Order: sequence, then structure tokens, then C-alpha cells
Amino acid sequence: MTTRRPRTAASDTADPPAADGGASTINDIARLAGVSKKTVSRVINRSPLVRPDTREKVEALMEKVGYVPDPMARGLAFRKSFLIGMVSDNPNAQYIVNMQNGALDGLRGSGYELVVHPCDSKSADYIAGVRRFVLQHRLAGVFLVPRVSEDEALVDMLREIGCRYARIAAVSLDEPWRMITTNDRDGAVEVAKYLDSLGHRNIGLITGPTRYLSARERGGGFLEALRARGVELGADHVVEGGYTFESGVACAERLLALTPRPTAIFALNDEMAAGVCKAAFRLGLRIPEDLSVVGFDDSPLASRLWPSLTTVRLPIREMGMLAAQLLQREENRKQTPPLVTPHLVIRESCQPPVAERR
Amino acid sequence: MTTRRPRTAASDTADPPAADGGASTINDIARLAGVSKKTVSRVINRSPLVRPDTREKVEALMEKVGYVPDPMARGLAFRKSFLIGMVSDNPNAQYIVNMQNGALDGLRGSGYELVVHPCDSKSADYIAGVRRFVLQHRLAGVFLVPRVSEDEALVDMLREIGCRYARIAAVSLDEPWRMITTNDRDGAVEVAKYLDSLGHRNIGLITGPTRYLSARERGGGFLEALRARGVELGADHVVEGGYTFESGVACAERLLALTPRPTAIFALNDEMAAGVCKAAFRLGLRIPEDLSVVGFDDSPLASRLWPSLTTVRLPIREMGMLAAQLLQREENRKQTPPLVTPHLVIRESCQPPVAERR
DNA sequence: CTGAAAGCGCTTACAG
DNA sequence: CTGAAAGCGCTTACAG
Repeated sequence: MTTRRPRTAASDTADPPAADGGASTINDIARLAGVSKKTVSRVINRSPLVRPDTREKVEALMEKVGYVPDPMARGLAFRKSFLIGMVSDNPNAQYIVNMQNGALDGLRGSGYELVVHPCDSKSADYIAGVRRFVLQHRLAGVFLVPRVSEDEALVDMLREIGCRYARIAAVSLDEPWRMITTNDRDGAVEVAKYLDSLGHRNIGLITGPTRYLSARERGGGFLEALRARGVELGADHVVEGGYTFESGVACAERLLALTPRPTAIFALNDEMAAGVCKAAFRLGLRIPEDLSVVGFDDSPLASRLWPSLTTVRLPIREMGMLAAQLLQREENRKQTPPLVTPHLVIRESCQPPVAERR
Repeated sequence: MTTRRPRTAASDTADPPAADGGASTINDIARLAGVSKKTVSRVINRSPLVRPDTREKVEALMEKVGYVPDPMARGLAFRKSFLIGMVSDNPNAQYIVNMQNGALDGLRGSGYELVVHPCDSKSADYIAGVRRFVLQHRLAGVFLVPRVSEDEALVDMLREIGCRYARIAAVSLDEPWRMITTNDRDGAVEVAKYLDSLGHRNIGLITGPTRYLSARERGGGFLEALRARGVELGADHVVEGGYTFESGVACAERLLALTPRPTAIFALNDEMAAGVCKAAFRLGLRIPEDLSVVGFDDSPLASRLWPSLTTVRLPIREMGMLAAQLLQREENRKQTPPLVTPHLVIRESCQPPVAERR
């Protein structure tokens, strides 16, 4: 059954396949199975052109010997590595780590590894840097997280060099099977409903930089949902922050100087919401008695502030997993990934405005 | 000068090297330079056995054509990839991201890429997982961050399979050229000096899990330095936390119930220090008027709490860079990496105890 | 359904 | 100091 075939020129080792799990090659398997290495290759690559019993025999053998094809050899022959790149430009460490862990979840068992490429999208030549990153190691694909995912110049470059990619963004910006859409807008709508339900009418909004899609979506969704409920914010109640803690402090100081003072402030990320808390405490205001505060992101900060912060959680890890799976899919099996939805996490930082409390 | 040599069997492309920077091969360079591919290979690998003018000619050509050797082909021939792995088991996202960025700094321009491998050191088979990770992609090396860096079973496995490694830990645990030593103890000593200089004598300490080397070093250094200054903490003033926010709250509640109440609490990480703040506010205590608080790590949390937290900063990014550089060094150029030192970041959470204020 | 030949882009002995 | 041959562990045409 497992008669030894005459060795090919390439297989000149007299030893049996190494006991060590990682060291046997396609030649060992072929010899042991009594088939050509090409047939083993077909089994590895799930070609349908293999007789079922041959396939089973080869698979059993690979399992028994603990054989795993060498990704570098396969990569050299395929002209494509077994590496997936994560290209990011995001200062939120928890976001990055969650995304990485999700991607790793999606890659587990596939033989692919995750290689990371943080970059500075404000630098002029960052696109050239990504290009080198992709080309030099012949990456199998990359996924882009906000805000680089919103940069069409970057995506154009990837298309030009024929690199597979997936984009994670607040709304769909590309063909559906290339997108993980995070629907930030829906999260902001939840906040509007919640604050409205508590009875807030005099509300301040701290937006993010308008060049961020997420900021436009969150802010737009919030204002629109309030308007639909008959609540209109005056122009002085909407201030633009920079998604940073310091900008949150500064914007909150402006909002809290208004008369009458807003009873609630929605900051479009937790960093700025923490800044709102700092500004409020400095003024001697209590949260939530004197001011309700809502953030967005559910960063570690949110649960560790005192009082803990009501915020919106995006399933980031799941998004990373979906992005990784999307990149592994066959070119011909293009399908739209499942929807991902944000949800409101209610903690301690909100209550009805005192004047209107029943 | 650049006469075309007869083509070898392997180089059967009639086209000139592709205009695209990534697509030319060692054969193109050899042909253009009028030398054998072996000589080009020697130039790539910085072999001294090349005549200076030959080397210069080849290097100029590589530069001009934008030739970069294919890491997969080199890897296959070397039996070793151009991938460095980061093995970690640390819930602190900022720590992980800083470490990654530092490693990337150290790898930049070297042709190596960083592949990440977070794992769960509490799971029984995590070592087998790391083994597969290293063997399957034939990693050039890995670096271990706390707490996996402290696991001798993991290191034994790496030695057994002949994998290069670097360890990052609070004290030296291995040959000096394999270690980045973080000297956490020194940071804790700084805290002791600072609190003593403010006049605190009744101090509470929230330690970390004793199985963590960092916790033993930080706690030990703190107590020893205080003792050297004539300040002795009673057994009830030292409680063991779990490095988590919740454990910080719980431990602080115990400490703040003591009579007389401690005037300062040192928590061995910022997570727990944030918990101390929460517990204090709940009891109506003001920070720093009624209680001074010090943390460790300088996490993003520290600067965003109100009042902002005095803490200890470790140069994590620099440590990552040093670890990456260490792994690239030639086997024969073993040298001890430079020392890395923590330092105290003084913010708003401490002042002299009120009873003793001048 | 299966296989022998040639090749992916490099390197390691081995000669000179 | 330099090069021709063989090989790293896979795959892609091309035959059968």
C-alpha cells in the first residue's frame, strides 16, 4: 500500500520524515502515499481533480505526520505571501488592539498571519510606504481601518498594484464585498432617542473633525434624529472638537458658558467626553445631577471614570474578524458581509434634567 | 560595460527589468552588472568577498532599478523568514500598541516585518500555540513581553526549537544580550521618595498579583525605600490587588476604612489607581486634599482622570525598539542593550497631608 | 483523475 | 575575489 516509489532527483534524503511536526515536506508525503507530489499539491489546494480515496489517503497521512505546507515555498511559487496586513492610522490603542484580535480570530487556522502597519496619513509619502509594504512582501491582502480607509488616493494605489483590500468605514464607500460598514450613524441616533426620552431639550454637541466620516455620520445622525423629535439645537450649541481630550475640555467650557446652560452634552468620542467631565468638575458641576454626558466608543476610559460614562459601543473585534474573513474569500465568491450595529451602553452619567424631573 | 551575458536557463525573460520598482530579480541585476547572480547575492548579504568596485557597481545598479530581494525566496533558501513575532499576554492596549510601534521603529528599513501573536498564558496549550506560530512561518525571532516573558516553560520551548528570542522583564532573567530590563523597582523607589518628601507617613499600598515579577519589584522597591527612610507600613496597609480597576476599588475601600485613614495610597498600576479615585469619590473624599494617589504606567487614563494622576512612566516604545534591534544583531555580536529607566510623572493627585501642611 | 518537467528567486556548498 | 551547479519546498503549464 505504501510502497516506496523511486526517489525523484529533488528528494535525496534517506531519512524518514522528521519526527518533529514542522519538518516534513511534500516529497515525504508523496513518497509515503505512493503518489506524485503534484497530487499532494492538489489535495493541499483543494482541487476537485483528485479521486476521493486518494484524497482521503493523503489527508490522513498529512494529519498523521503533522505535515503543514511551508508558506514561504508556497508563497514563492504563488508569487503571493500568506500575510495579511492591517493598515491603520488611529491613536486609540484599544481600538487597534481589538481590531487586531478580531482579525486574528478571523485568520486562525487559515495559515495566514497578521502583519501590522501603523502609519501617519498626514505624512506626504505614507501611501508610498504602504505600497512598499504590500509589494515587498507580496501581501495576500490588506485591510484598512478608519481614517486611512477613507482615503481614496490610498485605495487607488492598491487597485493599481492589484492588491486585495477590505475597508472598514462608517458608511459604504466601495463595492459591498470590500466593505465592513460600521453604521456609526445608528449609534448616534440611539443617543438622541435616549436623551430625548430623559427629557433633555437644551443639549450641547461636540463634533469631531469634519474630515472624518465617522464625525459627519455621528453628528448628522444625532441632529437629524433630534430634529425628527422636535428638538432643534442652536448653532452655538454645536462646536467642533478634534477627537482629543484637550479639545473636549475646551469645547465643554464654551458650551457650559451658555445661558441657559445645557442640561446634557453629547461628545462624539469618549476622549472628548472625558474632557467634558473634567471641565464640568472644574466648574463645580456634578454629573449627572447638573449635567448629563454621553460619549462614543466605549473605550476603557468610559467605565473607569467616575461616574462611569454612558456611551456607544461598536463591535470592533467582530469587525476585524469580518474583514479578515472577507480577504480570504475566493475572488469568485464575492458576497456582502453581515451588518454590524453599534449599541448604547447605559452607565451612570445621565439622568433627566433637574428642572424637569418628576 | 553592461554587455549582456548569455542567459542562464533560469533567466528566460526577454524583457528588460520591469519599470515597476518591485519586479526585477537577482538575475536582472546580475545580467545588467555583467556578474554572476552569486556575486549579486554576496553584495546583498554584505559578504566581504567582493571587490570594492564590483560591489559599488552592483549597489548602484540595485539602487537605480529599485531592486529589493524577495524575502520569500531568500527565506526559502535560508530556511528562515523575515518575520519577527511579538508574543504578548497583556490586557493593557496602550502598552501593546506602544511596544509594537517601538518594534516597528527598530525594524524599519531592515526588510523585516512584525507579526503579532497575542495569547492567553492561562490556557494550557498556549505554549504549543507559540511553537506552531514560530515553526510554521520559520520566524527569524520573537520577543516576549510581560507576563509571558517570565514563563520559563515558554523560553525552554523556544530554546529547544532553536528560535532566537528577546525578553522584556522587570529584572534580568536570562543572558544579558537576550534581555531588555525595565527596572520597575527604580520607578517605585521614586514614588517612595516623593511621598516621603511630601511628608506622608501613613501610606497604603495596593500591590499586584505576586506571580507578576513587576508587582514584586514595584512593591518590594517601594517598601524597601520607605523603610530606608524610616517609614514602615503596617501589614494592614498593604493589600493585594489584581491589576484591575475593580480590584483597585475593592482594595481602596479596605484601606480607606482604616483608622487613622491613610493620607496617601500607591497603587502599582494606573488601572487600580483609577479604582482608588472612584472609591475615594464615593466616600466623599477629595483628591489630593483628603487623599494623595499615585499610579504606575502612565496609561492614557492617568492624564484624563480628574484630577490627573501622578504616576510612573516606562519608556515602552523605546523598549520595543531595543528588543527588535537585539533580535537583528548577528549571533556573534552579542552585546548588552542599554539600560532603560522609569521616571516619575508628577501631576495633580498628590499634596502634603493636611495635618502636616506648613 | 494523475504525473514529469520546469520554474518561483534566492542561497549553500564546492570549485577555481 | 568569482562562478556553475544543485537545492530550498512548493506551483504552473503541459501531457497523458
